[in-house]
Amino acid sequence: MGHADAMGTAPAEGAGAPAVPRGGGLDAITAAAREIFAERGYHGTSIRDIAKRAGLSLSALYYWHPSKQHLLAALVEEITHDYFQRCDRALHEAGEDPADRLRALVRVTVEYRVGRRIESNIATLEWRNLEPENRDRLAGLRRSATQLWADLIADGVRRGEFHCPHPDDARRAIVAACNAIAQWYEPGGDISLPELAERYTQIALRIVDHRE
Amino acid sequence: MGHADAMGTAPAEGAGAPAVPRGGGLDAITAAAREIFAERGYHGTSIRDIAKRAGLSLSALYYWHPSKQHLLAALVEEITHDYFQRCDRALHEAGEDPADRLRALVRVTVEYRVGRRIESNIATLEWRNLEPENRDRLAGLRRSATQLWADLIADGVRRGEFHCPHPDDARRAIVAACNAIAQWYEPGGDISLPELAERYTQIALRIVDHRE
Amino acid sequence: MGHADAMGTAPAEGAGAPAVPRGGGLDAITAAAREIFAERGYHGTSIRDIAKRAGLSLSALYYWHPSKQHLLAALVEEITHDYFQRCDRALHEAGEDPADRLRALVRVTVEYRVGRRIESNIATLEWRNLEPENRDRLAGLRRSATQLWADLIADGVRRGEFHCPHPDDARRAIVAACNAIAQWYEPGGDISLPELAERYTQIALRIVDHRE
Amino acid sequence: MGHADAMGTAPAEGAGAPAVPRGGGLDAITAAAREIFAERGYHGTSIRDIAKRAGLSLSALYYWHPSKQHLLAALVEEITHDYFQRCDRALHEAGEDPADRLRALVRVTVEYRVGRRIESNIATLEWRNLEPENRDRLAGLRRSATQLWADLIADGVRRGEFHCPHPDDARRAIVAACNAIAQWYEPGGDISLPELAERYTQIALRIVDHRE
DNA sequence: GATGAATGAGAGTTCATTCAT
DNA sequence: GATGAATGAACTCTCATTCAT
Repeated sequence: MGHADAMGTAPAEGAGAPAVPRGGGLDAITAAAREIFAERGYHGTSIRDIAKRAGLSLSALYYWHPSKQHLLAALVEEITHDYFQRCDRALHEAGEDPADRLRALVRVTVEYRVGRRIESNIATLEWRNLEPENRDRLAGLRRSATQLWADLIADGVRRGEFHCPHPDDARRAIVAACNAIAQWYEPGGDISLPELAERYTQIALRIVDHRE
Repeated sequence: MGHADAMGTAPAEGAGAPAVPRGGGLDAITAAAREIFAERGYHGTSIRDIAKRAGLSLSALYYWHPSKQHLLAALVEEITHDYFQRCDRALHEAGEDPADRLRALVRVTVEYRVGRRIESNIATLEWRNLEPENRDRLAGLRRSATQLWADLIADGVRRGEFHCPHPDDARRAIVAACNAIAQWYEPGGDISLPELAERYTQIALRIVDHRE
Repeated sequence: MGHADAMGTAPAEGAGAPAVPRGGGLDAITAAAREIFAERGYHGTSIRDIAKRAGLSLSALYYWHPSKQHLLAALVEEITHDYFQRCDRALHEAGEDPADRLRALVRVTVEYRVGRRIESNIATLEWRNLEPENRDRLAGLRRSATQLWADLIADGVRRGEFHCPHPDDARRAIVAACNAIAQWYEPGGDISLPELAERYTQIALRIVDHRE
Repeated sequence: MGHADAMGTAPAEGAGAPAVPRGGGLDAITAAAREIFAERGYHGTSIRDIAKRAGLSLSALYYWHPSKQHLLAALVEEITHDYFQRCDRALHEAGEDPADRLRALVRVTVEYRVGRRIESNIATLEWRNLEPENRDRLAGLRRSATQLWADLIADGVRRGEFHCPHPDDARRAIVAACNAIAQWYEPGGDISLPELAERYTQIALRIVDHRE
């Protein structure tokens, strides 16, 4: 592993810099893979394309990652971790109130789907292209994220603030709605991110039938 | 193009029907392609795999379809048409009332996502693997389906039955929630199809903030 | 398998025929592989070289053999079978007398090492490059051939015709001497095959200390 | 060339000594190369494997040897020299009598094939993977070793002690038998080295038809 | 005396596709 | 209505090797 940790924060590429982020092969590769996997999907992407966009030779890629699959796994891992941590943090900052917690979770999710739109699509669409070993390793994290939503909604129902008769379906509906943003949202659109978060917060609250 | 027409003859198999072919070569190919595209995605599928599962030779496949891309396009076309027609029919059978119309559209969509689960996932996930020519040809149909939802909701708002402040987001949320069913639903689960449709109808009505 | 059987008798290529035996890809591939594996060894041989010498495309090779390893295994299998059968036949034609039987076995072995010199070297040198699965499958045949020698010598000792105190070492020495022929023998040399067989027969009889 | 001389410093490890290095980098590399070349053959071995087993970086290897081929050549050279010198020394210690001289040569050869079994196999099997330049350089030494046998046997025949009608074939048979030991001998077997040498001495004397 | 990062060539293998039958 | 044999391009991956440090 080891390598996987090195990723995470995308390189802070200055304006006017070359198309490819400098500062070491690994970052360039990670960035290139992210873009091309998102554009064409895992199987539609050739490792040559990635190397080319990274401005490196084909073999340099293999210096950092032992296989194409490992490259995907590292990418998905980073994304999944990052999303989960943001959720966790947001919930800690939110208070006890279920509505506030739901607002926090929707907001962080919408922000992620917009701000890390490309990554979101990778984690969603390429999940099935992970080999079982990698998928299993990450499945726990995924389940944990799901559980955050589930616990929150259950709490709201218990307290009599939410009135949805089928919490699981409510949860799935909210999450699906938020996730879908990454598919239709065009960066540079005319709708601001806070505004978008607010709209989906309202939708989520309606889905759980929130009454104060 | 001649071949494209052949798709129309695809078996209108009822929900729960076996995915295995019974007719001639074309049906076998279509069925096999459907399964394997769904399992592994377009680029993850080799035309040899399809032929093998269809129990035919590789060349037989080329008798029916001039290319792998054409096979995908035929599949997606059939699915998109089928879904749109069911929507259209359902709306004609529903009355004028926006809530009734929304119920009808949700119901038909949920039923489709469950009954033609595999096909739904293909149409959703493999859309991006259509070559521009094919994508353009089908884009109109897709837009029409979207328009059905949009018109219906706009009408509900105009009549004062729906109170959602952002009809586009409501629409996207509803559609995303329904579509997601195809991803998590396990055939043979403990929840009946009518029940599922009813739940999502309620969710949709809450999303548009329906008040009678 | 299936394919493996098709090999065996080298194509009867007429004088003036093209360098590569015609009459189907499999024969051409087999012949080419035989030559190049013998020249450069398994790992020193590229599958492209084989295809080139066979006058076929690289992929044609994969139509007949699923892998390079399979090609080697098929080759070694044919050779091992062929040699064993010749030994078996020769022993059936020889009488009961151990010396006669030893003569027969030496003769057939010398003839094989000379007549199928290339093949002999492949079976000997590339044995270790067989994957365990293939090696195990053929190991029985190899042991059977060894056993032919062992039984014969044991019989000679029992009858008091051979007087070697260490039959296993005698056997190994004889076999090693015969096998080595394939390494130094130059086709078109000045020593006839029957003469060579006769010489090695005498050597073998001396090794087992034959006294009439 | 400078590097080539470094070989001379290879550890003169006694029989049964561990194959694992203790000294500096060069010894580690030499030991690792010896093992892996023997296991998988020259072309089957990657220079990375060698470095890894030596516990060194890939580049360290290039500090000591300018190429993979040079590494092989150094190995084969050391082995060939060592064997020849032992033969030469043994013959000097033996007297004038051809039978004694044959005994000495067989003994030293058997001891070498057993005590430096791995090296013996490398020198035998990887000879063909030497580039012409290296092969030519070592060919003389090989011929000299052959000549030791040839002279000895010719002398025995001349003196009327050996009665083999075809001295060349006798020589080849003896050498082949001795060399083969390296292939079947299992270290730690139940037969002692002196005993083995004695057996092969007897076989050799029978092959040349020694009569006192 | 040794390393980490990189490279270009080539490895075995699979791909979608074709064509004569 | 279908097949067996073949192809060329592309695939993922490994190779021996280099070079700045």
